[in-house]
Amino acid sequence: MPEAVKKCPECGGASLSWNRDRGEIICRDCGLVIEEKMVDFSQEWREFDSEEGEKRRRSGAPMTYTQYDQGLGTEVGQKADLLKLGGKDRNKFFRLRKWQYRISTAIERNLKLALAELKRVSSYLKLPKSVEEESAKIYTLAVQRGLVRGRSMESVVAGALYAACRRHDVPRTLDELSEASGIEKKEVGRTYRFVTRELGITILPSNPADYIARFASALKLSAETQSKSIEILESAQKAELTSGRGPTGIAAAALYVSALIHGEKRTQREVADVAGVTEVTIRNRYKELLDELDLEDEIKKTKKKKKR
DNA sequence: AAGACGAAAGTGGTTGA
DNA sequence: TCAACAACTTTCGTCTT
Repeated sequence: MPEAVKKCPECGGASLSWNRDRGEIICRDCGLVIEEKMVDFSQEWREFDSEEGEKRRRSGAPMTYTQYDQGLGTEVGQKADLLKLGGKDRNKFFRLRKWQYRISTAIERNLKLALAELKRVSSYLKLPKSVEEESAKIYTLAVQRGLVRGRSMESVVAGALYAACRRHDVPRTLDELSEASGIEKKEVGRTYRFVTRELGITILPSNPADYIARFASALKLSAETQSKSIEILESAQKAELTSGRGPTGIAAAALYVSALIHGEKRTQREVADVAGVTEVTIRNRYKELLDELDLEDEIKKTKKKKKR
């Protein structure tokens, strides 16, 4: 990642992720795209009048899944156009409008509603645009396969968003999604599993390290503490402490320990709250970490330092 | 008094017969 | 479809700072 950018100018968050393929730097906290290095938006021609511009323009509106018709649909006629038309054309106008109406099937109407909801939840969680796109795509597929039937639209939206988050390594916890969407946590998880299974979407188990940045900034911990906790996570992974455990619990415990080591103590309660797990879970993971890795010495060191 | 710790019982999901 | 099972939670009592 280029050195120049360290913090998000929008929200001050320090967790920036650099997407090489797109040449973008994105803030994981608020989704702000900070730099788009490789993309050149300038036009390479000048327009002298609108007609000339029309001819030279090679691309249409961007295609996007966050519009119910992928942004490619056409609207037949506005009211304002009516005034310009004479009798024959007027009939034609109504005929076309009728068709347009019929074409918008139940699926499209559903999508229109659902995507509005999706955008709402996504912006509430400050998710990057790329995740929003992905989840819209997932939802669209789900509707086409009739997976929404028998489930509430909102819960499928939440499930799709959760899946998209996971695929883009910007994990949000089920709790956060549940809070943002107003759907019960259980339900979000259930539709998430259902949708991904039915659509054959493979999701890698989420990496605890992905949560560190967000938790750390929520707890106002230093960058050193953050990188230390990632080190701890790595050695924990080698000691096979991570498999089968909830990634949030592990991330929380690693963060808790490294905060102790750096003398930035947070209570188990505080860490537990931001990570969405209980103190007990943190304690269990914490104990395992101490058993396997010899971190006790490091903690003692900082304790002595403090007394001086 | 607050935080840390640990035991015990309960919950929801996965797995394998 | 059901029971066994692991991970995690809730609750509560005790110890430590």
